[in-house]
Amino acid sequence: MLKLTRKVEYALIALRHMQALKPRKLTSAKEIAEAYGLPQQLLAKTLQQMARDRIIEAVQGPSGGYRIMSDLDKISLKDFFENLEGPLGIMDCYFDSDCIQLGACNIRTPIQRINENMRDMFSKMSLREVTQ
Amino acid sequence: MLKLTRKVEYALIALRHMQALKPRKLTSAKEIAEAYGLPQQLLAKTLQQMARDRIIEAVQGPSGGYRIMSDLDKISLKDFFENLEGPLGIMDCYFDSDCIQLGACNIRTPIQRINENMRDMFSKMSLREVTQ
DNA sequence: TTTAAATACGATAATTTTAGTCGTATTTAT
DNA sequence: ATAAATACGACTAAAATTATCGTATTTAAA
Repeated sequence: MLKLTRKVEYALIALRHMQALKPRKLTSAKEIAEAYGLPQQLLAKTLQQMARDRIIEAVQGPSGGYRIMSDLDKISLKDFFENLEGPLGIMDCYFDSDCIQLGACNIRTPIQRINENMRDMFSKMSLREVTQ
Repeated sequence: MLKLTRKVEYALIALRHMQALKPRKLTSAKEIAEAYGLPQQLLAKTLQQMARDRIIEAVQGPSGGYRIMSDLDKISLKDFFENLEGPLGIMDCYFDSDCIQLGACNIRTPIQRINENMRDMFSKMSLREVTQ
C-alpha cells in the first residue's frame, strides 16, 4: 500500500543509470531496458515524459538518446512524482471530487492533514538524494 | 498515487463516527453504512478486522455492534495502516522479493531510504490525531 | 424455544487501475 | 536511401481493488 507505479520505478532506475555516466553522454531506451530487463516501450514513454518535463534531454536520430538536463538537487521528489503521476495524496476525493457524499463525509479534514504531511515530506527530499 | 485503499477510508470514517458517540455505546455496520453511504458488507469486514486487531470491540447478537476499545492515542498510523493493508512502502520488492533482477537493480537503497522516511512519518502520527 | 438481528468469514464476481504492446510517424547520422 | 533512434495515440492484457454472495454463528427478545 501507498505504492507508486512502475513508471516512477523505471524513471528512477533510468536516472540513476544516466547519472553514473560521463556528463553529457547519451544513453538510449534500448540500452537501459536491456541493462535492467525493463519493457523498452514503457520505459521509453517514461523517458519521453521526463523529457517533456525537462528533467532529461532527448536527442533524436540514430546515435541519439537521453541525458540528464536539470540539476537534480533542485527538483523535489514531490514535483518529480507529481509530474509523472499526478497529484500526490492518500485519497483522491480532493482531486476528482466526483464523490457523491462529501456532505456526509467526516474525514476530509483529517485526510487533508495526512496529505499535507506527506507532500511536505516529499517536498523536502530532492531527486538527487534518491538517485545519487 | 500513493493512495491507500477504501478499507482504510472506511475504517477511518467508522472510527470517527464511533468516537463521536457516548463512550461504550454500540453502533452497527448497518448504521454506519447507511449514515455515510458505504457498502455494508465491505465495511463490516473492515470492522471485523479492526476487531481482530483489538482496536474496536465486537458484540454479537441483535442489538450488538462495535465500540472503540483501545486508546487511539497509543496506536500509530503506521501500525493502523499496516494492520489493515500489510507493510507500508512505495514499492513491494522488499516484501515479496520475487523480483527477478535484484542483482541488476540500482535503486534498492534509495527506495529503502524513502520507505524509511515514510514509515517514520506515520510512526509519529497517532490514530487519534486523525479521528479526533 | 423460536425468531430475528447482528457479527464472522471464505469464495467469487465486477470493476478499475496499472502495465505492457502495437502501429505509425518523425528525426537525423551515416 | 537507410537504419536507428525518439514520439505518441490507441489498444490489449494483467493485476489489484472493490463489492457481493452465501452461509454459519451468536444472542437478545418475543
